[in-house]
Amino acid sequence: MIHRDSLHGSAAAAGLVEDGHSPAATVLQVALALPLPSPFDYLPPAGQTINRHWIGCRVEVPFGPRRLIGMVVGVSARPPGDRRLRQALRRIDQQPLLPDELWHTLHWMADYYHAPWGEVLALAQPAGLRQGDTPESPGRWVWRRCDNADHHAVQRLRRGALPEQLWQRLEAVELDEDELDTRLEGWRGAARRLQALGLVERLRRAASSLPPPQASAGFTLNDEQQAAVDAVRARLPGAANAGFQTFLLDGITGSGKTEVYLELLAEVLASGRQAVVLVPEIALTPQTVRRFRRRLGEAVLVWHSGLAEGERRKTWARLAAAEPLVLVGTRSAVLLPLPGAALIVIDEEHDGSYKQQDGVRYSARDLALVRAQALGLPVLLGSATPCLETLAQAQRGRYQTLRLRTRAGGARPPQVEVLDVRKQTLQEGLAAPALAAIRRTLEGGGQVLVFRNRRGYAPALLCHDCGFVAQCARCDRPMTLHRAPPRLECHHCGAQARLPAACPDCQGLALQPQGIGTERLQDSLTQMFPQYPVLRIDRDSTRGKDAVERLLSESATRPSILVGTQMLAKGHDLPLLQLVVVLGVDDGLHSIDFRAPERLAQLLIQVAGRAGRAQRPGHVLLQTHHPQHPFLTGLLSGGYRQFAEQALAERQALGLPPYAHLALLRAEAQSPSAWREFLQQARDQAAAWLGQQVDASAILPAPMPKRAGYSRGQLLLSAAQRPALQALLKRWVPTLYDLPGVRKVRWSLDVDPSELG
DNA sequence: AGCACGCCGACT
DNA sequence: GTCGGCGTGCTC
Repeated sequence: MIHRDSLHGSAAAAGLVEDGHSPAATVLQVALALPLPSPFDYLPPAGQTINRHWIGCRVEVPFGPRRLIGMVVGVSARPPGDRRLRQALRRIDQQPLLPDELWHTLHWMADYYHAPWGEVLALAQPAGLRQGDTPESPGRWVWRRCDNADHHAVQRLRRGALPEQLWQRLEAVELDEDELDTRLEGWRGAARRLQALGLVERLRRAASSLPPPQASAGFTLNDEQQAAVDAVRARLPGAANAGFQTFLLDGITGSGKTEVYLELLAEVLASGRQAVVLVPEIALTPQTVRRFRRRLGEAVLVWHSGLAEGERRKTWARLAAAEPLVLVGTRSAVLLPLPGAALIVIDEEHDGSYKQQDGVRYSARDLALVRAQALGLPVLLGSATPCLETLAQAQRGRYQTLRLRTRAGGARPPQVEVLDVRKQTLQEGLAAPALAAIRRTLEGGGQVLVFRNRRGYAPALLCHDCGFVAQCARCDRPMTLHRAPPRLECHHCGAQARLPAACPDCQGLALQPQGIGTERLQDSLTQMFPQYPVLRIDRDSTRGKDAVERLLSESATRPSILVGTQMLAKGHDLPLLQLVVVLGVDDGLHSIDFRAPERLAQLLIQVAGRAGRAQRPGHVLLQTHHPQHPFLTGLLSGGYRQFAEQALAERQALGLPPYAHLALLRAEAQSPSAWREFLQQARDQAAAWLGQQVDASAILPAPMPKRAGYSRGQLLLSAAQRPALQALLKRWVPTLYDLPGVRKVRWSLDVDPSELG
């Protein structure tokens, strides 16, 4: 997690213009969306003169044989060196495309993640803008009757046909296109007809002023919630004590964090300002959006990777025009223009999906803090299981902690129990006491969740005669057996293969599924409990829109069994859920990644929290072969809090984050020798700067040494102080582009990696 | 990233 | 004899 000191340092480095006193700028510095470290210099288009107001504007430039759109990131007086410069083709914007604060944040981002500025700038623009389109002007299109409409033409319209219907609707009013979309299907063609006849016209109007949200919809906050709202409210723009402050809303599952958000968001809208709510990828369900809309009305917009380009542009333009809106979105929503922002919320702040895992590997959570600071706003991090970095900051007093300790509706916390399965006969992965508990719960009218974080039928296919395991040739990992339809699938690269009829090695017929996945659990539970519905919730069973909801509503009101992966760990209300059985806990106990215990603890707490949301207390069974494992005993006796304390102490002792700062250089290539060579050159390059302040690891294969046909390796840098690491990276990373071995590898730098894999 | 230039195999 | 494989080099 980034903290304030480092921000100030970097903000100072954001001097974009070469020198304010240069008499006459003649050169444009243009950032292009290319994996190249520095901007390119151009002369202005013919007959135009340059001044500082070009900065932030897009230009079209010749680039080799191509024409590209780039952004002017600086202007300078003289071309550096004696190279002959080419001329930019045209200036696209007359004023900066992005609001000031976003511009500076993106600059900070390029600086901090050591990514090409052009790539970072491209991330903040919808595709159309990247290709040079003019942004939609703020406002909306409306249609209305022409003043001088020809009445004969009107009379010739066929009665009841669409053009005539539209004509009637436009009597004495103008209608905006969004309204027409909902009210009259096929209106567009009709409007064109009428327009051609000179009867109606299309006009641009100022941005719609949305109806203000309903006053609190009858929900009363409890004391803790109210205290949280008050604390944040005191920092909102307009308040006496307004300004940047990070709040940690540390609320157990079911304690009503969302109500706190909604209360604050309603206020933000009422004051005519904007807010962003970041949610994890899987949390942005129709159910979530409906909940926000119910309370906040039409001013709620969404943002996620599945959005159509048209929607994207519209939303971008409305935000850029400072319309009062609440934006609920996933990771990339943190890069939207927010000129009227009053509040940023990050729900489930510990969630791994806030870290981008390719391209510019940014942390949306960290960027949200950077933006909040730049905008002078409060930022609210919500979680029942805050990540260790966050807890460390809270302990140091950098974040203000707001606690929610009561479950809404008087529900009691679930009872968690470790179920020792050593020497027990397992029936399809389930121990007898677990099966008995499932039966009891169903017979008592409750719902059961069997949690297993592996989709498919079985994690491997094994030959019982010779030990052969079906592997993915491109990843060297066992392929997962699926039954519907029958196939082998590699969960790392997506490769699929037919099921072999006999063992490819020994021709034997003893191939058998090894281990248990959700598909298999569903099969066997259906057989064991034929009188109850058994539903499966995982990526395979929930293709298509609203599928999760559809499945859940099928079983929500009756005794049933849910089998699922982490998709089920959050979001949905399951009022009948009384028992959670967790399988595969042991898998998580032995991972080599230093963050694995934290991830597992968070997952277990989240899953456990699904049980007993209503009146009856929930029950959680953790099946394990390691009942005495300190991780489990600790989590059980002291909860997440105590786990976190222990884990932080360990991290400190081992010199790991948040007590150290990491950067990971990854490289992959067809052959291991290529990445070894590249990483060795990179390491040599850094050698002079390594020592007391920054350490470099050995060059090692990645934890997953082969993936999708590529051999992979990595080099880890670590430093006790962030500035030391940053200083090294600043000098080092630009040299990597020119290493002799660079052409033979795909490489990337990950600052603050969330996984070392 | 693209795109050109540049040297070695199977085809009209 | 050519079309085309992708190695490598460059783009202000």
